[in-house]
Amino acid sequence: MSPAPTGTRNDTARPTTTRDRLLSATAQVLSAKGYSETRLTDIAEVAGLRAPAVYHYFSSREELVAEVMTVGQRLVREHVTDALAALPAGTGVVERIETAVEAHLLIELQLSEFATAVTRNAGQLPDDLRDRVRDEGTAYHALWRDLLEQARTEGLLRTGLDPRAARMLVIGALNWTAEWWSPRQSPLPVLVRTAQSLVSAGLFEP
Amino acid sequence: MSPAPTGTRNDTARPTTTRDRLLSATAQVLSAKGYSETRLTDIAEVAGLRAPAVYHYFSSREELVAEVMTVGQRLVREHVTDALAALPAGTGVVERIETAVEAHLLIELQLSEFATAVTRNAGQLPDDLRDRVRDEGTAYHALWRDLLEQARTEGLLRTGLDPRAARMLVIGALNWTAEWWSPRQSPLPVLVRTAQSLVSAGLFEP
DNA sequence: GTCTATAAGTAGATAGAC
DNA sequence: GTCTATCTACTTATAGAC
Repeated sequence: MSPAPTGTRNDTARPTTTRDRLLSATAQVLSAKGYSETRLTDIAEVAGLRAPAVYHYFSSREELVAEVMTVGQRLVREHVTDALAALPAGTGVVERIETAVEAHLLIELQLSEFATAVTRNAGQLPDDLRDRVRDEGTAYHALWRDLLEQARTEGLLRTGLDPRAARMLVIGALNWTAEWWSPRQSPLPVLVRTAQSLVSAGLFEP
Repeated sequence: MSPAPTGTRNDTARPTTTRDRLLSATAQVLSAKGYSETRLTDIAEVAGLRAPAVYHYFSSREELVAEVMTVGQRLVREHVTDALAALPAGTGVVERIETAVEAHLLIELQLSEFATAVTRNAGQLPDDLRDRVRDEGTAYHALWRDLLEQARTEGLLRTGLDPRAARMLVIGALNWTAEWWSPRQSPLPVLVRTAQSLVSAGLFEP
């Protein structure tokens, strides 16, 4: 497994090794064109190589895509986890969820092409690849499940919400932003505030 | 353009013509495997034919996929429009939006494989195909924009929400259900009620 | 209308030179 | 480590029989 990308969007900007450059190039092409249109030739070209050179670093196209997806999912989870950890001890669950919403949107839309690649392509992978990426995704969902469970325990969750459905609807709203958001139509802070407001009011008792 | 599919999931159940059977088969394969893994051979097999027979009805794979996507997007819009039209005159905007939420989820998850195909694959299409499907999608978003604009005009919309971002987050939450929902994990009515509750509380003043 | 046979094109992967 | 050249497999699409 490679060292984590730098964490500025541009994980593609100043890659050190050729291997990392290939991973970044793959994330970039996956984000822009989707799994079906992602050719090894395109990846190699973005990385400044010819296709056969890829095989010096990865045993197959599948290995390359799998690593990008795993890294991307891990980046999302780590970024959200770190943001929560940075909150003062005793921060309430409402603010914690708003922090998670912001962190998810930032990593997905601004900080990492790897994260975008995961969101846009996880559902399109062939079964074997999807299986290989699943564990990281499960861990991320567990993070949200814990947040909602905490809210429920404290009696803050609105009644009539199925916890699992509510969690998936919220994550879905956030993930779908990768399909439509562009900085030219609405600034990211506007989106973040709207998402925080929508999620808070939707989940919590007034 | 073919006659609309029957509107029970399955549009694939009792198709009359071979052409309709091909469209249904395409919707089914697209929903299950995604655009990248949808082969003409798979489609033909589901329809009970060999691949070359497809060319008797469609000039290319692209034509076939394009028609499925257009039909699917139209079905979603018509189903939601019809559900709204069936409400008594003077029904308030809150209930109208809850009706739209339910109609969207029903057509997408239960009534039409065509609708699922659109939601899961619209973002993965090559550019030329995406352009051809765009108009129907725009019309559907206009429907939601009008609903939210009506809420805003009546002073029901919570402050701090960007209308466009809020609309896309809501539609995104609904669309993403196609990626995760299965009837075995939570019954559809549970999902519908949770989504209605989340959206209503998220959008409207208490 | 649907088939078998096959052409034409493209993508992933390998061989071997440098 | 990266290249050119090539192989193999697969997919769309066409030709022509029935």
